[in-house]
Amino acid sequence: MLDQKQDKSEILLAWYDEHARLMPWRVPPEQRKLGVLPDPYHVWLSEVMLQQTTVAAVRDYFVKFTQMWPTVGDLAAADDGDVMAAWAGLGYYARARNLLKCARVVAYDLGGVFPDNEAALLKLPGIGPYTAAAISAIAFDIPATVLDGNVERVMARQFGVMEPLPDSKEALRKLAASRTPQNRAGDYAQAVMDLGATICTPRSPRCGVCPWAQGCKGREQGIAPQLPKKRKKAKVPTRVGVVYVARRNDGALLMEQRPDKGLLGGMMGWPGSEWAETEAEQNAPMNADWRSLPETVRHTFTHFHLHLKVMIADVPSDAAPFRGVFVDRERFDANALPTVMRKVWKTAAPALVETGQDI
DNA sequence: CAGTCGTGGAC
DNA sequence: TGTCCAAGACT
Repeated sequence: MLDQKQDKSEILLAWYDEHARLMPWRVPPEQRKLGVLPDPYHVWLSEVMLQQTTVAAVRDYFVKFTQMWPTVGDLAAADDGDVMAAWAGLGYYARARNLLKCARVVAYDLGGVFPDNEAALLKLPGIGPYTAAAISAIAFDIPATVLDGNVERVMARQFGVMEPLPDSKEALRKLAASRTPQNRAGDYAQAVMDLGATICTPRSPRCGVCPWAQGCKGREQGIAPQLPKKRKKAKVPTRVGVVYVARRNDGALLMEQRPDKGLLGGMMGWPGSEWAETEAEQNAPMNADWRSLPETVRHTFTHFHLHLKVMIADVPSDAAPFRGVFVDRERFDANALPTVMRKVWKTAAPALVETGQDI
């Protein structure tokens, strides 16, 4: 009789052959079986974009990036500001900075060739345990165990793991490794993640159509939807701040590039106060007749809610700000801003139009 | 190791 | 509306 591991992986691969989802960065299983592998640059780019981010959110960004920068060499040669602007809205901006660092290492130190093994990939900026395994398996068909949120959930249910995350992470990794086959490594990695994304979902898992329903402990015990267990997280505090939108006579807008490290690092934004849990200090970036807007901009980050008071002003053409730079109206692009800064613009722009001169 | 780091969609 | 969550990495 066939051993259990081969049985399980073959069942999942057969399911994947029928249900693989089409994605711009993916080579479908029928082509992979013929020996066609994806461009490692595409695999790397997509996997970095997919970190803590949904497929739906990534798709258009991936297409845009590969059109603007078709090779890792093109990306390495890009201006930092252009890359950050292209990434704007996707979130977790440290990923974009590490993306550029990694592209430059690969292009200038590695001859434009991505490493094919996990250990070498792990040394590159922005590539951690998951992404190293994913690139190794998907781009090169080298057996590697991917452990993302999907795989953790699938394994916790398959084996009935009751220990909560993150304590159970290493146990789940071993269980996942126990099912990783030696052949079709890339298809298997994508298959087990597709299974988690479409069948073994966080809520209301579709056990009735699951190719791995047979022998699933979570299903047998009727506790699949409750797995994996997780330690409770502290509830998020609310912070407050003030942002200042100054428009010059010629339409130029006062903006500021945020420091590389920290929240929204390296992104352009409106100057303003620190964001703290206590009332923010009023430190305007220049002397002007500031008017406060009645609406508060609300935005939620991973670990805090933010309420922003918006101040606006029309300022003369010879105005000298304490900090920030005036960006010409033709060069201003709200889409190059992180979402919270876009929300501020959406609130401030109509008020500026009402009272201002030409815009 | 526990905190930090975005955003939008689903329920 | 609030909560959870998504193909995690870095410090």
